[in-house]
Amino acid sequence: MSARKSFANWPCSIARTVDLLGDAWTCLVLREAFYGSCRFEEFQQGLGIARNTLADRLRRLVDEGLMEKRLYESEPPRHEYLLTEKGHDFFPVLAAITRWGDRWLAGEEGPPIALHHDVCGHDARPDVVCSACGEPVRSENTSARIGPGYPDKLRQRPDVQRRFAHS
Amino acid sequence: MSARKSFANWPCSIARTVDLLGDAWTCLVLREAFYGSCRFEEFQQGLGIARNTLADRLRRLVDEGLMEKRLYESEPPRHEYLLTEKGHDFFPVLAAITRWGDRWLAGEEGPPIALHHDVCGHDARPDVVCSACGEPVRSENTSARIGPGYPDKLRQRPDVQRRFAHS
DNA sequence: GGGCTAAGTCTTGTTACGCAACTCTGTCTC
DNA sequence: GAGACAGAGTTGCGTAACAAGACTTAGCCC
Repeated sequence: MSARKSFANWPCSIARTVDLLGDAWTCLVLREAFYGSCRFEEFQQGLGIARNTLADRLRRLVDEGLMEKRLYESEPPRHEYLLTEKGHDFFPVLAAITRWGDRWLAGEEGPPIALHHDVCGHDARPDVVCSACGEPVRSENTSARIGPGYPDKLRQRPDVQRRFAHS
Repeated sequence: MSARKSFANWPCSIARTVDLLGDAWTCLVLREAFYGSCRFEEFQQGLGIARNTLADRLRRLVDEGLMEKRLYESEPPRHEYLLTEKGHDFFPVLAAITRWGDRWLAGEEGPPIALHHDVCGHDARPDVVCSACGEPVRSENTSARIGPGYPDKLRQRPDVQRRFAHS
């Protein structure tokens, strides 16, 4: 048995999200979509991904509602894959990943790709900030607390109490 | 052959990053570390991860410089795994993932875990914003352009030119 | 009817995951 | 000093997911 354990029902948004996307190709397929790819062949050639793997990832993204498959020409039948709102909303995550990679994995030459922010005309280094005060969210100034969606049963357990003692 | 293709040398920070972390457990091990776990047994019990898988992920994170393994007691020898600066800097990525998961995967009850921003005292919904102007970074208002670290050889290729034509 | 393109499926290997059992080292207890 | 115990892994094994590339299907073009 080696079916990857499912995290979909864990009381943790990170676990639920990586359960969907916790696979390198899925993120890269989304990246391609943000770059403007929409057809199967475009994804395949842009990424060099195996065709069956690509078919599988697209299917998953469609199933999960991040993309939709549309027939844009019926004779001959041709499909395109478009990001839904849910899919578009994932872009900030990729932006945050880009920022980290630019800082820690780029060589001397600098980042390979620049994100240009059309709003202000600058190249953007995406910052992750608090919606309330606008200050950066950092591990040192942020703490995890039990939220409204945390299951009551788990809430009582001593190990959970201990872990979130500061709440 | 099924060794996952390596993206480490792609001219793309997303690809390089998911090459390191593009695996569900790795992200969750980091999450545990941000929650305060540092010992092997803590990670193992907190996640319910198989011990060999955990050993492998911790080794990888140490190899890649996101965590360091420290002996904090020599009789008997006891180790702890601590986040390095590189590791701490990954927190915003998890915060961005949390925000997405909170929005799209949480049920009626709301998010299972709340991120509390100690700076301002509010629960934070992490926003990803442009470092230059402070406005949110969204797929619609952001475009990818070739950056300084993009290899010259690739830059000339017609498909690359086409893809980044708007640059 | 031969070739072309788009969009996949099929076959075949390999690998990595998950589990449980085992090891190793050094304490603590009786 | 024999045995139980804890921390931190490693080993062995079966299965499921992954990757590569060949093959298929469907319809157009000439």
